[in-house]
Amino acid sequence: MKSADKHRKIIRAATKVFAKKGFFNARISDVAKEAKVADGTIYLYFNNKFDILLSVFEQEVGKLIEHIGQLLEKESDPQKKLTLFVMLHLEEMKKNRYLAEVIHVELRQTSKLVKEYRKNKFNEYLNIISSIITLGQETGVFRSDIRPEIARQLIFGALDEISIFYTEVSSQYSIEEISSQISNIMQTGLLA
Amino acid sequence: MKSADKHRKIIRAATKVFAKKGFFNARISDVAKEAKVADGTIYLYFNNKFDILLSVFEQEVGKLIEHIGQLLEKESDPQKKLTLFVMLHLEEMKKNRYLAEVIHVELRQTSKLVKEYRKNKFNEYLNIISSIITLGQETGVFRSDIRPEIARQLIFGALDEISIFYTEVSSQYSIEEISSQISNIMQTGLLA
Amino acid sequence: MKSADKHRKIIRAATKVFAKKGFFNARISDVAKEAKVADGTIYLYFNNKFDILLSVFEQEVGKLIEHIGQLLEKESDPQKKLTLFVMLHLEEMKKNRYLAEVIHVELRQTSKLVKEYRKNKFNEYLNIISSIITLGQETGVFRSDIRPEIARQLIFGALDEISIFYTEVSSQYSIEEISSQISNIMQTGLLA
Amino acid sequence: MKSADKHRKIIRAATKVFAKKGFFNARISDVAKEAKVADGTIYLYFNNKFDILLSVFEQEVGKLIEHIGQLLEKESDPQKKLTLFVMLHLEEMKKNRYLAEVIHVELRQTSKLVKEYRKNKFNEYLNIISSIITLGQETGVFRSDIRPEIARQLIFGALDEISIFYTEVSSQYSIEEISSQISNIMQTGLLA
DNA sequence: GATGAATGAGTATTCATTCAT
DNA sequence: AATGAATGAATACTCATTCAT
Repeated sequence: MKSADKHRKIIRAATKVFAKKGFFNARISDVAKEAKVADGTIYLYFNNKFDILLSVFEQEVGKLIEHIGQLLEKESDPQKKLTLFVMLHLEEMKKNRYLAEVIHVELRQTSKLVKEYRKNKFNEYLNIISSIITLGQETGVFRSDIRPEIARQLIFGALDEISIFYTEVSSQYSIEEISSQISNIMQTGLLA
Repeated sequence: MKSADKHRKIIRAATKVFAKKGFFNARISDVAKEAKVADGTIYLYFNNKFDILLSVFEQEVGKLIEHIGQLLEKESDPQKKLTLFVMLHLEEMKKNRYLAEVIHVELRQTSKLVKEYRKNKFNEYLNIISSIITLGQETGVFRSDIRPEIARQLIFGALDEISIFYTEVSSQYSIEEISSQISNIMQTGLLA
Repeated sequence: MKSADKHRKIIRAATKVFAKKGFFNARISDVAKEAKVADGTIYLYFNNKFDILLSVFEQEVGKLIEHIGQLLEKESDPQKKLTLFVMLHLEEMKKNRYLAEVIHVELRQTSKLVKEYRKNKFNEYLNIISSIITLGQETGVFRSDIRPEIARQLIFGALDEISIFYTEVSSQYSIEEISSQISNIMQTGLLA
Repeated sequence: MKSADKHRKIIRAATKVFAKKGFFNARISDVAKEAKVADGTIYLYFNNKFDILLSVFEQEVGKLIEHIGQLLEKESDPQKKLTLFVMLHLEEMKKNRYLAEVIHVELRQTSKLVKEYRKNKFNEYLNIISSIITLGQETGVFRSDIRPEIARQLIFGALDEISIFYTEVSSQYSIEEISSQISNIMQTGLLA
């Protein structure tokens, strides 16, 4: 039986290889070698190279949604919820640096190729953000003149850029400090 | 000059083709056809395919820096400077949608491949942002506990994500409204 | 016996699959599925893919030789014998259309690859024809200036081409009419 | 400019390679090497491997039709016309043995794959035969109870089989003798 | 300078065959 | 004996790059 275990192993290997070389520069044989399977084995689990990339998003972003979603439920205050989300996202990206790079680089490629995709799994992730904004607006904590979709896009863009920048200059700043700065800028602004 | 003219023509064509198909899916012959030159001609002006992409950044981002830099000089108030930068960036990205897409998608690929690159021409662009922050901190307008590099990255990430999102849902919001929302969030925060 | 039974089942399946897709386009897994066995099982009965094709000829042509040989024995007149052979060959090819196609298409491929092969089992079949010619010459019914080997090849070529053509336009002509026309041309000629 | 000369050179090479190894066993690089061009060059002239095979038929059979057609025009007697056709076909197949093998083996594969194909260029060739039969029937030389399409198929099958058999045992019989025997069987029959 | 035909290295994918269960 | 997941060799085709004209 084709094991779910091997499926995961290949996804994991692909995430690493795609992060290091980029999707287009990565060879199937690189992924196979990293996963310690034969080239042909990959095609027992995936239709083609691109399907592997889509599955990376599907599976890894799915796990993100579940994990972060659960932790956010415990918090009801919108302001604290947003601060928590920022913290969790950066934490997860730090833990899974390969995924961070694949999201940062390949997700954008992919979005172009599969216009609908981003509107599926990844959109679900982005909607965690907009729902926090909406909640805050409903409870009067956040300004009601801000468009949740714009804020969502803005926050994701900021976080994504930071998550890569952060890993590149990782020793300088603690994750708490960066999270705090981002939340501060977003919530109370830059003004003195 | 004839030569510089053709150089620009190829850059322009490449920007369009790379934006539409992505760097890896674009063929040299696509660029050649778009620029209305023979395939071989391209190699009289560029060393290889990747060199074209680097030149796109070099030239187009160079023009951005010059253009936006000049306009920013006329403004001395840091707060207004930042608001103006946000506005100008979005405006330019709207005018040159192909460049916006290439920056959004290919710049990230490229950054990985040429680690030093971003520290050159594009870094110069990003530093426009951090210098505004620093100026604001020096004049006491902006909080001094914000790291200019973090703010820079955050602002670019937000703007870049919005500039693509904006063009996808372009009819809904005016550029002024979006600019205003971004500046608001950044400067006075989300809080009511 | 269980084993010989499965051997036959695979041959039968292979004949059908090879006829439909052609030997090179057919996959072992196609044959396995058609025979309702696992891919690996096939290798318990055959050495490799090509061996299956050879076995198709070996077994199916063997059955032909036996069947047609027996019926021909009952007839002693060379002229009637030849007429009967034409009829029987077309009849068998009509009954087993898959075999007809495999002989028509794959036998020729195979003959090239295994030069000696045709001189074995299939040659035996062809020699049924030449022996009828020789008999006819000995009894003075057929002209003695005809080379039996040439006549043999000519008759097989004609029959084989007709047997495929026949199935493609099957509704138009009855098998008796076609047999009669062929025997007529061969024996009394086209002349009025 | 893509030269017609190189197109022909590749066709010629492919005919030889396909004849020797068979279409499926032949590699594009074999054809390229035989034609003394690079692998990629082949794709400047043909869409894919199969397209080369179709072009072989298209071009070589086209030449056959033209050549044989011209010579047949000079003869008006149906009986002599048929005898001449048999002779010319065998002569051409002897001259271009590679084509003979490709027709003998690959045409049958191909007919299966491209049902309509045979009804185009090759059908035109086969119709030379049936038109001779029809002519003979109209002038009362040939029996009117013979179906031209059946006779056509029969004659082609016979000739094709003989043309391969002939080259395999070439030293034994002269082409005139074989032609004469075939024409004899076809026209005056086997009967003494 | 300009061209575009020619090159050939590079790789995703297939599928006959094997072998642990 | 039977299975079917795993293997990895094999190859059609692409496309960046070159160079003779």
